[in-house]
Amino acid sequence: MSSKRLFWDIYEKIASAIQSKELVAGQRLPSERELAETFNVSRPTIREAIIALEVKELVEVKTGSGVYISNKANTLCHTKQVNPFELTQTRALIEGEIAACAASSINKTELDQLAQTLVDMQTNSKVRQADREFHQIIASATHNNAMIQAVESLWKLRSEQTNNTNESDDICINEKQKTIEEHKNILTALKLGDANKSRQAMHLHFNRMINQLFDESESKAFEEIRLKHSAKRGKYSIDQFTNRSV
Amino acid sequence: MSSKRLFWDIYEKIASAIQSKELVAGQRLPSERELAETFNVSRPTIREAIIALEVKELVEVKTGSGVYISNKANTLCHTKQVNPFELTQTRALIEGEIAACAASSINKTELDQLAQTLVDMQTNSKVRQADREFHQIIASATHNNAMIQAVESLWKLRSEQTNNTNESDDICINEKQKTIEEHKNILTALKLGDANKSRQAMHLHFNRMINQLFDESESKAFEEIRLKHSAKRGKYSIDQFTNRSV
DNA sequence: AATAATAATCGGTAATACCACTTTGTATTT
DNA sequence: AAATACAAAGTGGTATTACCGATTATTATT
Repeated sequence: MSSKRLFWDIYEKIASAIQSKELVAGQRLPSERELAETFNVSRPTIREAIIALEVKELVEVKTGSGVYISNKANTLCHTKQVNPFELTQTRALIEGEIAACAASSINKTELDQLAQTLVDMQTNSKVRQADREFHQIIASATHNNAMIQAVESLWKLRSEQTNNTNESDDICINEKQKTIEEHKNILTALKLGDANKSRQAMHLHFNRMINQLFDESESKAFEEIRLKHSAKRGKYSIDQFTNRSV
Repeated sequence: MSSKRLFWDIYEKIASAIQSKELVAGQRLPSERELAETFNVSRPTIREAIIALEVKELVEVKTGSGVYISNKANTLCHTKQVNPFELTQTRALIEGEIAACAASSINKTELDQLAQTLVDMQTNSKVRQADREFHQIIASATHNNAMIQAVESLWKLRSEQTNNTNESDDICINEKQKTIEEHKNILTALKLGDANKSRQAMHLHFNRMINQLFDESESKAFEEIRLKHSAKRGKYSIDQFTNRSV
């Protein structure tokens, strides 16, 4: 089945041409009629591809004039790869601060919701979803929409990177008990309204995940990869951010 | 001039219908031919609108069957408003951690680039751009793509919110000297490789901006708005996050 | 009642025509 | 010769029609 629609092919060809700098910002695309002939498709198909490009903000359409490469096309195409270590470290720092912030603004309803996610996780139904909800509820508890968005964008980043979804997802599921215990510690700190303890508990949670990522890599990967990762272990440690004086 | 293309109208009507829960996830849209008749446009126009919806991942198209509301449509539509205070507080916490992280990984090239932005700012050419570059260079200095993305997503969030671009942009420009001085302090701390001082300097930078946002609001707005914001001043303070013990 | 053949419906693509707008080149005017 | 006005060509915007393949619902068959 599948059979992607034709315009996606055209879309990808033009998009990759932009990405590879064959088409520069500000440059005008050939007319729809020319493109139709070039790709051996009809004009409506070309139009659909252009609309897809426009929605993705890679091009700008000017009536009567033509289609032009957007000036932000380069930055948008430039969605760099993010490895699991980078992502986890970033989540640690950001969600650590969010936990500290939430400690003083979380209410009883949200505390109850957090407790519920622990139950959900224990009963083995949708472990992954319960994990995600836990972190999102804490973000919501800051009552700051920008922080909520920040957490969501990191989660989105995770799902966009196909290479790390499996790895880090496995960690949550395989080490369910550890995850639950750490979540419980975070919840306890939040209940106390203690910003520092909340941050610390959150850091411990992610720190364990990072170390586990290394361990899994080491046990699975070849020797050379193991060495490479071991060298990086220091780089991605977050210990230095957890304990600090004024 | 202008005259947005027709399909954007259709797109917005359907998108808002999804947002307002008139259309639920999994539900099937009327056929393209029906929609064309309903909206009094041609089928190609409907198709273009649907493609825009598909690119935005609000719907999924299944050949021979129909167009269905995506299950993640609700979360995607749910781009809440973010006020300047929320955004600035969030940037403070995240970029504070990023500065602390960058302190140990920044190299000479990046330090030079930061110094250059200070010069650019002083010479009055593109103050806003120099400000943005300053913060992005620091993010890059972490050498962590996830952190770079996080900062960029916050900047994107800022430009999406039409209401706060003016306000916070003005602050950067009107108080150029203060901004430059604070940037200089951050740069100094980074040069020393001192994570805590870097974080602290970054927090001071944003803290001043938050207070200034309040002052501007107070001087401009009506009395009732002033009272409302004064009540929030405590909520958005980041003092509690700057100074902390283990 | 279960299954297979069939008809209706849906999206996918193509071809064509006409409109409004922009651009550009030419011709007119100064 | 330069500036302006205008006309023609080109471009995207929209509509119409047609036909195809895939899916779904219906019907006929077993």
